[in-house]
Amino acid sequence: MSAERVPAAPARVQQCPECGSDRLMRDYECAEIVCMNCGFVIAAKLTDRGPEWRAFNAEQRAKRARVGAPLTYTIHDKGLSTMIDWHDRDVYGKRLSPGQKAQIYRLRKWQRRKAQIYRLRKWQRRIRVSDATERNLAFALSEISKIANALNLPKNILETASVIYRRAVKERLIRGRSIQGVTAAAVYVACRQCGLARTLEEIAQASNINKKEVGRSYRFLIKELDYFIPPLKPSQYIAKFSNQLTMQGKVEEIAHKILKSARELKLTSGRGPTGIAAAASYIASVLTGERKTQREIAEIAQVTEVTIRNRYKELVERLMFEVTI
DNA sequence: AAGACGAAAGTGGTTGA
DNA sequence: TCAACAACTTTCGTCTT
Repeated sequence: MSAERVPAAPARVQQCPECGSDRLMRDYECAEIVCMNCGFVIAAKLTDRGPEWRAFNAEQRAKRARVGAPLTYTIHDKGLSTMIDWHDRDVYGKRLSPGQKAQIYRLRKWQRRKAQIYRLRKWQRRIRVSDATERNLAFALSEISKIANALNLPKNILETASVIYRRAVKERLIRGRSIQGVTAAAVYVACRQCGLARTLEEIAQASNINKKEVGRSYRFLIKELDYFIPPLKPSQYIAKFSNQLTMQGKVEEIAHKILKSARELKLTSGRGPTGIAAAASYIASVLTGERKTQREIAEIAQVTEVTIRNRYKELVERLMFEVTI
């Protein structure tokens, strides 16, 4: 053995040093002892008794799982013992002597006790697992409300996102992914489902997770949960931009008109909806004299001025004369 | 001087072999 | 898995108001 010293967990913690409560819980998933009363983490680095492998999908699980209960060193025979037959006869069918009978009786009694311990352990394990998932769920749901609050999202989005997350948990999709990544993705799915124009970027910012990660989790979620989500229409962005630019209803109305003609002329397909919406908003602002700079709109729409210019050029060339003010 | 314009090169994601 | 591709971004110089 190496001489490396691992800060050992206190051998037998009985009370929480923080609040004195004796309601402690061992969480093998996180390798911690946690006070159920105040949440104080008393000791880290417990030994994990779960399998030493991780499986990320059913195929891997099937490949890695081994048949039978795992070998354990806490039972004298490593769990490989055989139960003794209940007939009072030996292997040749001869009756046993009273001495042998007594010995077997003691053995049976001991085996019953052992079975009892097994059952207890099984229940302990079950309770521990459901506890851990419950705590994870609670954490995830609080993350979802955090994001929703940061973005000022309406309550129905919060509800939808929670339902999506619960589904993901039920389908065992969280394993091997970060809870925060999936919660952010769930919020994004909820927004898209409800037709709310929120970009991945915004969600990523509100949740402190990079856009790539959120996007990956998002694609994973909609694939595994069989969601069909149509791409957001540019018109869904118009209202948002108008609000943020504090433009009047008239401007918004014209922007919608421009979009409608653009759709009819098939100028919208293949283009990013934000770019088109931004360009339409820009044109509308110019037409009404309530001029906004390209830079202002670009910043809000989160596209570059160049993109707005390109879309704007296309739009003006093709449909300028069709829009009646 | 700020804003608009446009060319050119670079980036990240999608698609089809 | 990889190359081709379109959309978009970045950067920068020039023109317009």
